[in-house]
Amino acid sequence: MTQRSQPLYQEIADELLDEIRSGKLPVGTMMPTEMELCERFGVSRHTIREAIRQLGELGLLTRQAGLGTIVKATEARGTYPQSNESLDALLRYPPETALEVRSSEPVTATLELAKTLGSKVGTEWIKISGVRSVQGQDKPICWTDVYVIPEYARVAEEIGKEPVPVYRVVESLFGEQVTEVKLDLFADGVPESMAEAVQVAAGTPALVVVRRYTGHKKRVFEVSVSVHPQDRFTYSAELRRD
Amino acid sequence: MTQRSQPLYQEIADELLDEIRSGKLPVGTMMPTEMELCERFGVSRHTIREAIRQLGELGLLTRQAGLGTIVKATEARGTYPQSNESLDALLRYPPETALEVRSSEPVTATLELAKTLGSKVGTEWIKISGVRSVQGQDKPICWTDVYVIPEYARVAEEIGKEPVPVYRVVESLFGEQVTEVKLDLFADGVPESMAEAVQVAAGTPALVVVRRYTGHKKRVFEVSVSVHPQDRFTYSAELRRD
DNA sequence: TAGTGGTCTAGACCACTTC
DNA sequence: AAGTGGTCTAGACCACTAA
Repeated sequence: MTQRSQPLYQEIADELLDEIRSGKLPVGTMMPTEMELCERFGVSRHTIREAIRQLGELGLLTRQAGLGTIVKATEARGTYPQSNESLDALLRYPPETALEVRSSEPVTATLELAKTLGSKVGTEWIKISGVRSVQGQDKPICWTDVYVIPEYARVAEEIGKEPVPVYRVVESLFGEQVTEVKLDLFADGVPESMAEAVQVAAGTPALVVVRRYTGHKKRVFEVSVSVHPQDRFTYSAELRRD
Repeated sequence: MTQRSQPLYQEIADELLDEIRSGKLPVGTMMPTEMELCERFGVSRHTIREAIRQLGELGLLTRQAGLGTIVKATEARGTYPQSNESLDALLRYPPETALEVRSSEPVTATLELAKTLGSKVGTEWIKISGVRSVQGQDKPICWTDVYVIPEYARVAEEIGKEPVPVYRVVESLFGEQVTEVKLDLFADGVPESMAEAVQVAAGTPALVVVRRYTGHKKRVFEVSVSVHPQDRFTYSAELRRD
């Protein structure tokens, strides 16, 4: 018996995913039946179903009793964790937005900040502020405050060089890996302090997007707070049930 | 053996959800263990795990081996656009809020309305307006304009009787079935016309949520536009990569 | 050490689709 | 009638947590 660092169904899901991505199981075709997969992998039906469920949750498959399982898409994460496509899809930023850093400084979480960040009062953070713009547009789409843990302070010097999200920079610089992103969206007025930078009057309605990035060991290593003035940004999501 | 119209694990999930929402299983407390639930409902562990999985997909629970299951929330968090399963769960367990209907009338789509609804100019819709409230709270969480196709006009008389979303009423009245939901979220000021009803000053920042429901034959049968004044509502979403 | 949830097996019956 | 996925049972062993 080979040693396993992950569940059997996960390994099977990975293997099936490879076959879908490589075109061995093309989009639009039928997957092997559960019984065929049971025999092929030498496991019970329950294990196969769990593996298939994993792929189903990614939206790669649709299933119907009496009919079978159909491959619907190839968009997926690989065995080696570097595909952030699904996260990028969630974040919905056009790929060519750039963050122009205005300031960078250490801060200590007050009660209010701690509440926003989901951390404890007194926690140390590096606060990096700036405006994010789409190339070719005069007005920025948002003011962003990015909070990272102190050991990642160096990102401040690196972001802005490339038009990619900050968490991407953290991932590549420090080998951090995003395992979870939590989003909160709500309305607020544009604060006086940001008004000039985003070229609107203070108090103008704004969409505030808070993103909490969780990495190894359930540690939140980055939180970003983006304030989008009215008419600059719409968050879109799409949910299917086939 | 009693006749079942739905799977056992669904019925169990329904019952557990009731207990969470009613406060019988308060947020922050431990759920009964799997074995306890097995004995209580007289089913196998697999069935209990399937029921608990349903609630977990709504973000109501967190689980940890060796520790137990903790109740985290009474209402489903927002959705993330990756999972078919969670759309099912969300459509199955919508948030419990009641709509108090203020008006109901046929309208013809102007250019602006057509843009919002994603329909053509001149299309006929039934517009149902009202305020939506959570039981026990004094101020409503939003003003909502619901647009349904003319043949579903009758929903106007039925909604408000039960604390369920409008699409639910449409589903049960007309046998329509939601296959896809598109969401748009953006910021705007509260219009003069709604200010009094939602008890804020006109121009107050608000989160606007537009939901487009697609049913059979890719037909959009309902669009809802909800205007949530500042501090009344936060949209949450979550994406995991395990 | 006892108990939890996580994984896995080896069966079974069902509603549904296709032939 | 045969085969599919959907549901369900009754076991088992594991890693992890808490006392």
